[in-house]
Amino acid sequence: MIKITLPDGSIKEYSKGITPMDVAKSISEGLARNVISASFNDVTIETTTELNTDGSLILYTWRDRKGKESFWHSTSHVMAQALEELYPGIKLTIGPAIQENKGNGFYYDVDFGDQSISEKDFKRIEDRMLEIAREKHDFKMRSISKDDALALYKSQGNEYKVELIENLEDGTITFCDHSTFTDLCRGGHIPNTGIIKAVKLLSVAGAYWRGDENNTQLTRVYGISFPKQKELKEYLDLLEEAKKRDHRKLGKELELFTFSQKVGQGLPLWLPKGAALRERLENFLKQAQKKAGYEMVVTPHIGQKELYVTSGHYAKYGEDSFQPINTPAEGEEFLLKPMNCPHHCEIFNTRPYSYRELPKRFAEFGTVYRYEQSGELHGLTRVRGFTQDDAHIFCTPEQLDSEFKNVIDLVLYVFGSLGFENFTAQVSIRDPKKPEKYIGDTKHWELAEQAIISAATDKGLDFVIEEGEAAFYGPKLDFMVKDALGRQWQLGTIQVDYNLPERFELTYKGSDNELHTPVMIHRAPFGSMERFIAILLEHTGGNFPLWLMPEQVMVLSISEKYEKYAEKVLNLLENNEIRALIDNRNETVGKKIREAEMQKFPYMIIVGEQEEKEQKINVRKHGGEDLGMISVEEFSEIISTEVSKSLKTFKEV
RNA sequence: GCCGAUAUAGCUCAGCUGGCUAGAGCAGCUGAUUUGUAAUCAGCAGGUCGUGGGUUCGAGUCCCUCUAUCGGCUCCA
Repeated sequence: MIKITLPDGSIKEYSKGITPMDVAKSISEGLARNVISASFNDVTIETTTELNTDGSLILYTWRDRKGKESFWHSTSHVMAQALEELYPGIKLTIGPAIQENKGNGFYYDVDFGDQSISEKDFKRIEDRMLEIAREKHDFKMRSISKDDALALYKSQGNEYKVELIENLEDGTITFCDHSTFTDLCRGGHIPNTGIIKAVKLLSVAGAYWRGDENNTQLTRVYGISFPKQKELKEYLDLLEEAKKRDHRKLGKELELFTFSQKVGQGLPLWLPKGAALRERLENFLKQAQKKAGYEMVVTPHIGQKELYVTSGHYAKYGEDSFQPINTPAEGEEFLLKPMNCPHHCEIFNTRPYSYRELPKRFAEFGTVYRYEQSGELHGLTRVRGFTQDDAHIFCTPEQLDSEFKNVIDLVLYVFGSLGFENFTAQVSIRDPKKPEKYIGDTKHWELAEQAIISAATDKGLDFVIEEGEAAFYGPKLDFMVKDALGRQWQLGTIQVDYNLPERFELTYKGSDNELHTPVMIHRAPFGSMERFIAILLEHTGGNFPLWLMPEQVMVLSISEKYEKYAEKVLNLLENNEIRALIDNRNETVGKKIREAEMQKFPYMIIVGEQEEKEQKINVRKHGGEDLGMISVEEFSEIISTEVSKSLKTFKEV
């Protein structure tokens, strides 16, 4: 007998060789019908895997992410079978479910050789997949010796599978069979193909073998599947909904920004309304930064090549960035600034400092230019010219911890005020296996990484550590937020840097009367104005917090007769510091309201006969809530409480 | 940069296998209408069909170049 621990903590005894499916049956018929996958001692197994030792068992259904992953992974086997039938001679590589933090569904990376596939072919592949599904083939795992496995794939000329198998240990290799199809596979399948009821292929893309751009590029086919047709429809509807919150669409509708083929890719043009929005965000941060002891500086958009040779940016990015700007003078070269730090280092360098004067905090909304690969550009989230809400703090090593924590507070204040609650804190450290990617000595790196981890821990941040994600000059604490489609973007960032101060020979006089090198913190709570506004748009759908709206209220008169009164209301609102816009055009009220809704004014005020008589206003909130007839004073009260609710004040530092 | 797709009026789109002066809705303009919570009526105007080239008697439609955009991969100071 073996002891099986279930997720609720209960322990049951079963005879050796029992399968997860049997366990499910012993619990309830309903569970047995729905269980599609299982894990035993944290290893994903089949529902038919025989259990021979004590251990803890979790049964998964479609409701569990793990269940979905088995479902999708199994579907990728079915797709692989369909592809092999329809495109004889292709070479299969890997076909996993998509990782939870990256989305839903599955993909298969395939070497199509001379053949090609495009979206036009999806229909017949889907049809074949559904046919296979309906035949209800069981997924069966079997062990195979390394030699036999290699022999099989060598005979097929599939160098990818051969490479995979060569990296596996003999005795651990398994194949999965269903129908006429066999694939090298670690396991984690649903019982049979029959429960796959709905399949949709989504896109084809290029993907490098093993994620290395020096390798062959394979064709990746993305798809999704569901146990019910209805769920597929709901999923596709969800994608449609997400498209409505796409910042590129909203940016166009709300007239915030645009791009021009003539100006060039990745170079956003900010329209008046977008510029006004940016200004509000900038003022908001400037105010908080002033309280936190920052001083604004301004630096030019270009700098001598030598500046970036000193900082190390030239050696690292020189080839892959905008090329030097030459002048009529012989040998003179300037670069568009890709970062503000070198300039700020030179600002620090203008005069000697005493330790008593530190920290120095220089802030600038600095526009930088980076030559991003053309295929990487994406709306406002990845551009070639953007404005960082940058600042650099120069402090003593003793001050580092408290300064770092203050910056965390600032970032959390910014995120809190704009309603970003679902962010991930990520400590990005260096990849110890690739020292050539980083500058500076190991000791400094260790100090910097330690400083970040301990500050984040003390602050109670729930963070993940990502190796290899550090900047070349230092580790970072990044704040990641998802867009409408669930893609993660880095917004706020705080970086600790021992290297640039050394390279720029920055010093301060310590209490020991000796010169010391300060530590530098790079930080940007928004990250960049462009990306921040993009994500803000996708999160709010354009319904910004009240204090961010260029105009918080649209005043509509139901007819010309009441225009005078509408103007009076407008004046009253302005006296109460409420930003309002009036619309007296001769259109029907319904049409005006529709327009105001489109422009996403948080409040609409409608005035007519009744309102004028009672000297009140009819207030309607965006989305339809009717606040009825109230006075302008009552309305200002509502607005001010709403603003103070979303915009807490930043604590005195 | 790579793989796949897309580019028609200010916006959203139609234009099938190449064939009359390229269409619609919304927005715009003109006039009428004066209306209480998402669409009042009539008329007008608006397009080198992303760019350059080619095939053809004939190209929005087929082929190539370039540019830009979208979905991914790689990259992301």
